[in-house]
Amino acid sequence: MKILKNNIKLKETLLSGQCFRVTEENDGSFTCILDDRVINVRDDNKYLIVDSNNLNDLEEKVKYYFDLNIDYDKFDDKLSENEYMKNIIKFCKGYKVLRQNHFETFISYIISQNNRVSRISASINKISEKYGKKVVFKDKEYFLFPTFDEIKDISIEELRSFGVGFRDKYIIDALNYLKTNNNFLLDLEKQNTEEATEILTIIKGIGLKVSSCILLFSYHRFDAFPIDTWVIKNFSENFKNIKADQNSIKEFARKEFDELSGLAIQYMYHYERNEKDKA
DNA sequence: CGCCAGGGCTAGC
DNA sequence: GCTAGCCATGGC
Repeated sequence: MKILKNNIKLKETLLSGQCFRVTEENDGSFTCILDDRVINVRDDNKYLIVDSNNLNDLEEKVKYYFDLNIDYDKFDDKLSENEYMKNIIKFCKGYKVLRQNHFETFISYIISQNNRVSRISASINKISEKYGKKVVFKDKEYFLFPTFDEIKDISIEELRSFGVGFRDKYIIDALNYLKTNNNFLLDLEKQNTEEATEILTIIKGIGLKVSSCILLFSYHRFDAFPIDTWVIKNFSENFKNIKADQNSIKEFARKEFDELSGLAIQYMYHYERNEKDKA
């Protein structure tokens, strides 16, 4: 299936550390495990060429996941009012914020703390292989990320065997929270970012960074932004008049980029991690 | 071997 | 309110 790609840079977006269940194939295409299916997607000039084990609403699904229904140009224009952003936005054109499954993102980013992408993916894959639904696509087996009901009674020992380390107890705490607050993840959609952050951080193992990632990469909150070592480094180099700590950066971003502060910080992260490495 | 990974919790000031 | 030390694990 051909889908107008609306400017997306597929590879940059998929390999930016937003999602953990993507493989780059030898032919340059990508295989991604979305919440309810497996897709293979390839960048072809003006189009994305997409195939899947499940063709129902595929176009709609893909456009939603890759955020192709939204015009980023108007965001970029607004952010370009800031001199620094203006300079990096050329590099960031085509970077999209994915719309990932709530539950999967929630658990995945708990695992992400003080961890690295390859290990995060390995743990998520093991959990999925054991508890998720099997899907066959192009003669290969894949496993969807389990639903809450499929892993709600997982033991701490088994989690540990999947390599999540000290985060095992955090996942248990998160699952317990969901048991007593069934609609919690759905309700977050109705809350503003500040309220949602307050609730998410009740859960042990979820702090500001992890909650921001959940809200940005699954709830599409452009006013939620993860501040990590890369962003702090970028700030200390490029905004020397701003103190490079969580609170100061947050305050500055709010004031300067308002409701787009999350996208701005994400661009910064993307630029800092990728463009600079090439030099 | 020691270091670090898109952090967060806890204890001790 | 702030910060140092700690937390599992494995790749380098």
